[in-house]
Amino acid sequence: MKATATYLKVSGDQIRRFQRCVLTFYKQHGRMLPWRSTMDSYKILVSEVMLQQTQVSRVIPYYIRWVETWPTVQALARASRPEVLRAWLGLGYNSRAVRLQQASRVITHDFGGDVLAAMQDYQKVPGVGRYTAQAVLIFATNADLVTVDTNIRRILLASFGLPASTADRDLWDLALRCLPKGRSREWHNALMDYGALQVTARRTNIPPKTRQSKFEGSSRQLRAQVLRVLLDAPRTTQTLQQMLCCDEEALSEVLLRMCQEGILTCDGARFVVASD
DNA sequence: TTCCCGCCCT
DNA sequence: AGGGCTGGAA
Repeated sequence: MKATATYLKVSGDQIRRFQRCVLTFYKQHGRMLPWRSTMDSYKILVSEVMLQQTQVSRVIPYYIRWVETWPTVQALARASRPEVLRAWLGLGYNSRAVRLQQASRVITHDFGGDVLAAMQDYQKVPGVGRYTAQAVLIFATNADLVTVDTNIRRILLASFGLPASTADRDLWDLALRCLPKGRSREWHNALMDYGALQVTARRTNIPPKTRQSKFEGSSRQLRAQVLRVLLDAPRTTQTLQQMLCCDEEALSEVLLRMCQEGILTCDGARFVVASD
């Protein structure tokens, strides 16, 4: 017998009311999104990685282009890293692109191309955490599983009047109690729309667990500029500094970190986008 | 200013 | 457990 988590005072009646509310909203306001019309687990994985910390509206054109360019996990595994980074340019968090491609290679070579098997063993897959693995399994197979992202967390806290300090374990348990069995795909799509369009962070005043630092003048801004320049041609540190008019020390740190993340390599004196 | 369907490394 | 990571929109 497993240890049970702290019991949350949520009744069966409250849960049924909540389900009706979410599903009714979905019937009236549900969005038709490109990755919702496929059961291809590879394409769903692409969408989930793109959607990590990135708005739906920005992901849509990138997703469509991506699955046209690389329609299968094997095709992505054969792509070059500069190609992949170019296709990702502007979407943000560029190391996600590197990890998604590494993931495609792990899935192709270690899991025989079986995305779902890889999701069940997600710790071996770069860029895929618990949230993403569960989401892919849910949307591809409609299995009776749950997943809790910042969106679903906010919905549960707001709908049941729970404190922001509620433990993850309790939220996942509650999410499972709320799941209408046999309708996991529809349910999770409904939750996403309910959270994005109705129970927003701004309206509920429930902040996400992790906040981000300012972008303007940050090293993130510098990283983006560096990547754009180096996708065009290899450059030395000195040239980069002149082109970008940036602080030399900040540039050095950014270059080092981008090399560690596998985005760049140092080709003697010049930095290049890593070839693989 | 704050948030957006998190994950990785230290 | 805590900070870093993209860029745009509200």
